[in-house]
Amino acid sequence: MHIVKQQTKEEILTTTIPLFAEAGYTGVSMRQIAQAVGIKAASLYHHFPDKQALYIEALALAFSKHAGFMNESLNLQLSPEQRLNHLIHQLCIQVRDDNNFRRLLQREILDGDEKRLKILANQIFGETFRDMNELCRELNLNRDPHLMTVSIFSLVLYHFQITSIRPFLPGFQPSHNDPEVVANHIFTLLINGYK
Amino acid sequence: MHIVKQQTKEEILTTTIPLFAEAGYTGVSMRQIAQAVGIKAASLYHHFPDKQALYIEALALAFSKHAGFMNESLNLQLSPEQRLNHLIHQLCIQVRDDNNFRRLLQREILDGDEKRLKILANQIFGETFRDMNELCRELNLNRDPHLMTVSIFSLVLYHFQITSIRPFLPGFQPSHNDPEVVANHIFTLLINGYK
DNA sequence: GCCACCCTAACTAACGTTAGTTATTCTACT
DNA sequence: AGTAGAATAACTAACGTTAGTTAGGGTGGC
Repeated sequence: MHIVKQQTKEEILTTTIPLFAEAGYTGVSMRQIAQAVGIKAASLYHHFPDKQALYIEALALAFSKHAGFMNESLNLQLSPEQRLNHLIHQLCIQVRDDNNFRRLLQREILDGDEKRLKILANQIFGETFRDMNELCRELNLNRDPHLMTVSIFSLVLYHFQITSIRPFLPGFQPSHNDPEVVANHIFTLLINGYK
Repeated sequence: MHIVKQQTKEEILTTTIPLFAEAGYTGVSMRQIAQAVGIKAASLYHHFPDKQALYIEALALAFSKHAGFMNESLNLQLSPEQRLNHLIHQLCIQVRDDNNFRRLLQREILDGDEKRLKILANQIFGETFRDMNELCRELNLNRDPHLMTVSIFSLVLYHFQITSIRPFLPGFQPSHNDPEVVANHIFTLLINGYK
């Protein structure tokens, strides 16, 4: 049996994810990756044909954990509003906690070519996005579901994506980094508007 | 008089902005910049001490145009709600039209060091953010103005920042790229909630 | 004649990648 | 069961290229 001797390969990927998240594709060299793993740069080519392949596999691994990250919320036996509330809370927690996911996503949106963006849209967000469209339809018929879904994602993701600069903006308070506080703000905003 | 002698320097900067916006700091070489301008790489060092200085000056120029980009809306003689509406429309149009601004902002949020982020927060967004906090206070006393301001920015900026991937998400329609359509969606969402 | 401007040429460092080698582990046949 | 041979995984050394940067020389306008 050839179960899998790919222990090193996985270690390379998990080690590489935070590096790419931090500095981006061109900002990380094969030698840096190798050093972080504890081997020489040339040895990386035993596991991956080239840098791009390594990057893409690292991406896939980093994103895969979030593939169905809210289906749980959406399939609960609750009212649509309660499901929305649960989902926003979950999303806030997950997005806040996974720096790598957040940064890699942002980098892909900036630099990803059409092929990679399609994979991201279909395999990672596709199902969730569709479910959220459905939820939006259940909540209200007069609003474009796509725009609503984008808005919900925007409110959560952007808030945490600008975590690095928010402390310097007027009115900042440490509680604004608390997923609970943010989620409540967003949910009530969606329900009532700013009133 | 040595008033306008810096014609080439400005040309370098304006030529460089879209390059950095497209490929990022490490993604653009001095030779590429030089070629785009029409000179040799070495000549760039007559105008800038090093690549970093060139980048920072290009950033400053790209952002400066948006420094007070909505004070107009905020100082109009209208009701708070009408001012908000006007502001969202203006913001949508500007953000949609200036690819470079959008991308450079996203890159700075990802890669900017504390010093650069502070400059961005204070000199570019500071005044506007403060005014928006004020507007939020006028609209409603029970909601955290900082969170509200962040949410408004999120709804507009994120929508257009993910323009590259939105076409691949379920329910997309070309009209979702129309600033007018998006602005109306966001404004009514803020006013009424999803209802 | 100076000074702003651009050039050619070159440097060092780092890049991604390949070649060739060695030790270790797995597999298979007698 | 023991051993030949393949596969695995790491290494050193070096490839050709490109990066940012520097030195020094030429030219045209005040």
